[in-house]
Amino acid sequence: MDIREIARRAKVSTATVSRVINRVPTVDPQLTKKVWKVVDELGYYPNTQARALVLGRSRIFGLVVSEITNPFFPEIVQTFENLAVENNYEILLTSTVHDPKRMESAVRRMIERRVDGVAILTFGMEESLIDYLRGRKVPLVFVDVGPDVPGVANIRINYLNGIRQAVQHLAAMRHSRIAFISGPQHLKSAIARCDAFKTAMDEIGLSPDLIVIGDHRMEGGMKAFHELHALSSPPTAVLCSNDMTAIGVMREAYEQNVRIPENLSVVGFDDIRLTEFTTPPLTTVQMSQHELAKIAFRALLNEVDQPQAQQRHTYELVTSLVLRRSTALAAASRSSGASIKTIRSNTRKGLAP
Amino acid sequence: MDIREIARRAKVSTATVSRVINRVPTVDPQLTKKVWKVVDELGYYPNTQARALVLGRSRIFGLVVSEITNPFFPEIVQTFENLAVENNYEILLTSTVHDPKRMESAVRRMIERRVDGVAILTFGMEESLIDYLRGRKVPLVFVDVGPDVPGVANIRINYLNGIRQAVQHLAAMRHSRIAFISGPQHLKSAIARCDAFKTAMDEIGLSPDLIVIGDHRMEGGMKAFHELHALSSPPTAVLCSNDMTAIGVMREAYEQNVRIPENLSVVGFDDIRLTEFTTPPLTTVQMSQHELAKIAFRALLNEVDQPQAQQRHTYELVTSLVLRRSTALAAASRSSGASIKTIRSNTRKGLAP
DNA sequence: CGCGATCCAGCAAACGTTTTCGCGATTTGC
DNA sequence: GCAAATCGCGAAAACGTTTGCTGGATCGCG
Repeated sequence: MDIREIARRAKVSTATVSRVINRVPTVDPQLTKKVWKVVDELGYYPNTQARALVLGRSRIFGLVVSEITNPFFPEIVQTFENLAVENNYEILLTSTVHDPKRMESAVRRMIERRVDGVAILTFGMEESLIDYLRGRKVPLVFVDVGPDVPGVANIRINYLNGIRQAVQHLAAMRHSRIAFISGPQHLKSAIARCDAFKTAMDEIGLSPDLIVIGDHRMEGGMKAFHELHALSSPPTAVLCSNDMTAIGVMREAYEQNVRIPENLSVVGFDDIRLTEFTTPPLTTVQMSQHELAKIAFRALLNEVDQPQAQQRHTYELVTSLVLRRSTALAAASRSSGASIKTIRSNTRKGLAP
Repeated sequence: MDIREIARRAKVSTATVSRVINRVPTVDPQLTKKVWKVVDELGYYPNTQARALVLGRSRIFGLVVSEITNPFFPEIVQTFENLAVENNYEILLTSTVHDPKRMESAVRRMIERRVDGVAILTFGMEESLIDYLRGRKVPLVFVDVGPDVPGVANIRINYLNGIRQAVQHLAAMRHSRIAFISGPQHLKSAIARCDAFKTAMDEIGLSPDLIVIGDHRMEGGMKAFHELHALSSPPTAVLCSNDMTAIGVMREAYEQNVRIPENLSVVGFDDIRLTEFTTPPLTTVQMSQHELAKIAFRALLNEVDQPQAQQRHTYELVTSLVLRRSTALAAASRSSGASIKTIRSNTRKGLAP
């Protein structure tokens, strides 16, 4: 069933049907009504591919993430999809699973499908692919790693803000031996977080020497804390490069009978959903996935709607500390009579079935 | 840049270019080479929409889930996407967020995009929409709720198998007061789980009278356990309709100073990733998301490849218990001298950064 | 009442492919 | 060595839309 069938039955031309469907106002109300009637009767839906072919726009955005099962991403995908629905866009989802080959094929497929834009929300990126994509003139949005050229938007993450808050929060709780568990050194984002930690510590006159390298996974957190705990004078607080690391720390602390937050304060980074379900709930630096997705989508939309406009191509996402229950006054201070104080924030809504 | 441009530069017809690209073997190797050369030089990619238009097949599958942020789904999406990539399909993702309106628009959009098939992996479904979709002759796959007609595949979940294992595991650990926390009563899947529990209890001569209704979210689990704990003779083991509920139970138990597994055994259902990161790791009935996605994809592929074939349209997914560390011998038994025994299973690989 | 302006519906071209069909050239068979 | 069969390429017709252009009808105005 196509537009011609409708035209035939409504006794008008296909041009008129097309105009009716696209709500062109200049068509006779009489005809409009007749056409709609037939359309509804037959349950006709326009063929988007044919439409895209002539329009040159597909109303599809590509969304590339690292790994859907990584707890950082579902919220991003959900928000992105919500916005897509609102704006009558479709979304083509792919994950790279950290495989450059896969990334390449993902990009190729997106181009073949003639997407109107691609949001590359993965951390870590092949330089070659960036160039490649740019040659294609597809609007792009990156986080942290994009080049500064027209048609490419960049979301810069302000890591320092949240990490500074975390460090100062810990310092205020009388912690002076604050450790940092970093992420894989090949990730720009991990390095940026580590740098932010150093800066924040320097700012308040503490030396950032307790740094150990993890892998952004639970195992790395466990191993790292194992090392730290074996030190002659172990840290009283640990700041982690991401939440999974922090969860590893908590797990290992549990095994070692170190109580959180009484004997150890732990702070994560990212604020994934999971952090609300740990015991105790994890204090963490929030890098709002919701905001990130929103910014990315808006950027793409801008790029598509006014491709020529001389707009700003760089956006910023600020991080900030959210307090839950994994931090408290340092043990030394508490033994000198101070009362334990844990600050609790309101929790977000829970997960549905 | 289109196929004609290539044809022009290679001094052949568009037909030949098309044949080369689609690897039709009857074309002269000489020409083939020449065409490929031009294609590579120009970085030409065929326009999938034009292709889909004439082929009548889009090589796109729709995937409808309830909510991407629900921990049950990311693994499904990931597996589905992996299979899509392997088979040269693209996937259009939508979530219904439990809104029938949204579900309807999702379906409409999929049809407009002329998807080759839709996997509806949501729990709970509008009857009206099923009929609607069937009228469209799009291959479909459902879980649990689909009608038994050609072109529609159904994945039936065998809830009883896993739940029976769980009940018998608990009984073997000397638990006799085993409670069940059910899910929302409007979900077919929740009711099926509850029924399975009753059956399994009956089978071993225990009466399934400790049943309280939750909401498949952490809050519901907390509330339900609160009730159960206040009973004059509270249960020593709790089986939950899903993992989030179990996590709620563990959280509330923690608040109430009930130790797991020493004073209370807890079993979940689903086996979402999260269960490995709780303390202690949760024993749960696995309903493999990986398998589910795999079956769904295969079913769709079958339907598309041999639409006329008289194949079976119903598939089965079996559930089974996976032991972790949230269950142990009942307290009464332990006080009579038996040693505490916790069984630990191997854990899956952790989450990447 | 006549003429130009205005309006609106339809014709047909275009979008970028695939594929049928026909045709000339080459190979095969006797 | 010639007819017949085979082979490989190209012309052109689809696929289902949108839209610029055209022309007939209606309208307004003098």
